Amino acid sequence: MAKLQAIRGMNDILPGQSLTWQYLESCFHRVVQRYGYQEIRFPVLEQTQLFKRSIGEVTDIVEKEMYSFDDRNGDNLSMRPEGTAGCVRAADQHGLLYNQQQRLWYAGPMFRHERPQKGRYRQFHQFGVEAFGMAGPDIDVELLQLAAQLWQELDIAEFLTLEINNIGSAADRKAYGAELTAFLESRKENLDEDASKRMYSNPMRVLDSKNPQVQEALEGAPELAAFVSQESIEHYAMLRAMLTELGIAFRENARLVRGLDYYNNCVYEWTTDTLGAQGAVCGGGRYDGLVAQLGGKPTLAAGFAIGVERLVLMLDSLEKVPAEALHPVDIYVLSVGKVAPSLGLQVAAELRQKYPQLGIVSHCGGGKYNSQIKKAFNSGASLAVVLEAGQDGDNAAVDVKIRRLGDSDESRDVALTDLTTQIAEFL
RNA sequence: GUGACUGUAGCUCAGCUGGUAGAGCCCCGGACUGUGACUCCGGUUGUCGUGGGUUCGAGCCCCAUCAGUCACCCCA
Repeated sequence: MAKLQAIRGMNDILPGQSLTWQYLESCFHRVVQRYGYQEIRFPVLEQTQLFKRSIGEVTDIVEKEMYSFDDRNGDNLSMRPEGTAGCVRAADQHGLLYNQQQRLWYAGPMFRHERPQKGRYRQFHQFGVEAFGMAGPDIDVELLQLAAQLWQELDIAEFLTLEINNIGSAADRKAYGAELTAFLESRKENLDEDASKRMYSNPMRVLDSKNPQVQEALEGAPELAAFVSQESIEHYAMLRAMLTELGIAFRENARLVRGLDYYNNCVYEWTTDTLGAQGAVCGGGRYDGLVAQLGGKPTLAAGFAIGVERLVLMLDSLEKVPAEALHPVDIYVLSVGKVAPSLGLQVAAELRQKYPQLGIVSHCGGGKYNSQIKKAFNSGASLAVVLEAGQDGDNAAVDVKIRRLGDSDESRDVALTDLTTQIAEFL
């Protein structure tokens, strides 16, 4: 029978990698906790409608990347392609948003049916942070400060660049879109099929066309900047000033347009050139219209999401995971000769009680000294405890040795009763 | 969704113009040593990604399919 394998683009995270993930997760937890953000958890499945109404009907994500299906009741459901929509739905459904401020975070798997490549997978993971009820730009800057802090803790700040842009309010973009549609209608005969369709559904996306003929037709098209409201301009100017005052470097990128429709005013991406084509590690911005769009009371909002796989790739290739985070075993207890069968387990238990923060493995399965000490080395432990006896079941006659592993061959004979205290000198 | 390249042992890979599948590492046992060494001896492992086709004969050629990698696109 043919072996079954994982679905394309969906990865197993094996023991060799999971330590890196844990390191990253603990770092993230530490930082959001220090900023006073609280965790929210929401389902992987939602009604398809939620994503259509938030992300936008004519975005790539909704048009061709969602895992959607009819469940047994005939409801059309989708696996979440991102976190913000579900977060907003959950927070609003439970009354967390009305007349309140919230600082929330989440983490978990997201699903998009794209062609996999480096840093892009069909099941991928995000850390997300969302803030509700604050006008900014102070909260926007706080979010960026939080991200910058995370890069510092991970020691990868020098490899990331913050790019920012102002895409104006929803009203600004609506006015601009109308103008752009009118302009495109005047050049109708020079547009390709794709552009002709989008000029009505989502005219701004025509600007991204790779077709040279379309690009030519865009000559002299109106520019978004001319439509951005004074209020939005001021918000953006303040944001830049605050970033400068806080020493958070950034680069303005007028072509930075996010692929999700709900963003407004300031949007940003942290990018790196260490990952190849998928250089965006973190992306976000304001989305003041989304809550109302989903049926809630108008609520100011901003947030970002981080791609965990991309961060893991960065940490690996830059070798930024501390060695101690990669060694789950500290002490390896082995028994040779005629040691009572339960002694190893008992000694390990005592060590665990005294040093609960350490990882302690008791060798199981027998074997000669050489094979056991070899397993001790291979476990990555820094110390081995060797129990050896010539006499059956006589614990008093057991020789106990603490042996430093790694490059050193330092060792010390100790009494069984002194082991847990003596070993402190080796830690 | 499009394109390019790639699929041979647990891992890394070799395998000539088509002629009965190999190496290293790892792992296990043993000798030696008696604190993972070295050396030596011995041992396990493959439907050559899958399914068709061409051929007397296919790991190698052809088609399809699945998967991986990278890029386009898009994004985290």
